[in-house]
Amino acid sequence: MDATAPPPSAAPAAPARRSDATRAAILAAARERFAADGYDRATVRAIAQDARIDPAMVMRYFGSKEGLFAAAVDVDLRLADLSDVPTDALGRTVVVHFLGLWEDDHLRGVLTALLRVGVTHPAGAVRMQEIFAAQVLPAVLQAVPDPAQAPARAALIASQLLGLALTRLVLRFEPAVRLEREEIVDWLAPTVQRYLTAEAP
Amino acid sequence: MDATAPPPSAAPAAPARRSDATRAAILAAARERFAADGYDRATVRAIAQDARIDPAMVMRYFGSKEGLFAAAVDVDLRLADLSDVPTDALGRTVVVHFLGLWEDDHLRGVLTALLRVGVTHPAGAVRMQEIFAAQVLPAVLQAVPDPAQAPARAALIASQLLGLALTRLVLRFEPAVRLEREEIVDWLAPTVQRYLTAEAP
DNA sequence: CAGGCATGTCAACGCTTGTTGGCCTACAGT
DNA sequence: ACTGTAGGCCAACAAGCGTTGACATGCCTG
Repeated sequence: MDATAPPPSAAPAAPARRSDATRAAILAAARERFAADGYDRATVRAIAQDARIDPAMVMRYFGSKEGLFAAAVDVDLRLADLSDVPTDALGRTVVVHFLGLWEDDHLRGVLTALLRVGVTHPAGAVRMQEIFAAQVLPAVLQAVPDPAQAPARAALIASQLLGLALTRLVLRFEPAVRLEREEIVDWLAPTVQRYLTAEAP
Repeated sequence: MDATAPPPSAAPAAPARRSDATRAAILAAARERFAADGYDRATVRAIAQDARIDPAMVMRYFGSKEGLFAAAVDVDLRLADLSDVPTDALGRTVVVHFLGLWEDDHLRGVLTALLRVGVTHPAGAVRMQEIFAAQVLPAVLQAVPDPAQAPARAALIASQLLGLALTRLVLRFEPAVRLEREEIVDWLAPTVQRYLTAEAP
């Protein structure tokens, strides 16, 4: 929490220290390891080795392993623009956007790490709750007529999209892995569309 | 794998040893710990303490921590009878059955443990793949006209149902936790129904 | 009653983990 | 050119892990 690192977006005039490259290397290695192994198996030593630095540097820059995790999974889902999407295209738009997130290398690492850690480590679950509340919920609020129903609808959408990521990218169920991108869109878009626009049952 | 424990259903005449109570206590404690903490944080020592025995007993009865996990997550989803369900009631039947699984204390523990461990530990992911292939897929095959489409449809259903379990029981997204049982059925049944019976897109 | 096997305890092992403090190096400001 | 400081490495720590083997206890069979 008292990380020596400057917040990526807070300080307007970044001091541009000499150690920025090292810090970035640590963060990249950490994301990869957390995504591949989860919180406990992603050891500080392994991350340090990947980044070709000493484990002590991790502590110097991020205070602790938890601090490193918090810094590594700062993510922006870029879900701002649902208000000017045609109502009957909402489902498809959301699914396509979501699949797009997993194709960006950086985001893919962050999201997989979040999914893996969120399931095992309390801090990870809290982080996912925060992202849901701060990014997913507001976006759904833009697209839904009755604000009171937005949380439930957002949760249903999250359950389907995270469930897909889970079976396809983490558990690697073979049929889920085989699905083509367009197939996924065609199957899931109506589901999300219904969760967004159908009358509450 | 060479666990001293008798397979629960293999030997027809169970010897009924004196240590069965201990073994059961260990298994129960293990399921609880694996479900609550995941594979790595569920230590053999903690499980032994919960079961009020010595950690060495775990090794004696189950060979290793991995052996204990394998024995603890032996699960039967009881999904055999989809062939005589009316076609247009399939979705609702599946969702209701799935929600019922989570209300049995034993199954709830096993399933949560599987979900938590499957995400972090390779052995857990393999186990979930096995269960999917051996239990979910055959059941879906009974309910679907074209067998070639069954795997993809089964994977989609698994993604939605596991996604719900994930957001509700593991990540504990607040709106997902708040959903009533009937609401879940009403929202998810049409989704599952479509994944089962809708024409492939 | 004696022996043997199942049951259980205890203490210790080797290893890995996160974390710490001391020390070296090299660049920047005067 | 000299010095302060930021960047980086090394060795070590205490704690916790899974696992092991030797030893105690009690039950059942002969």
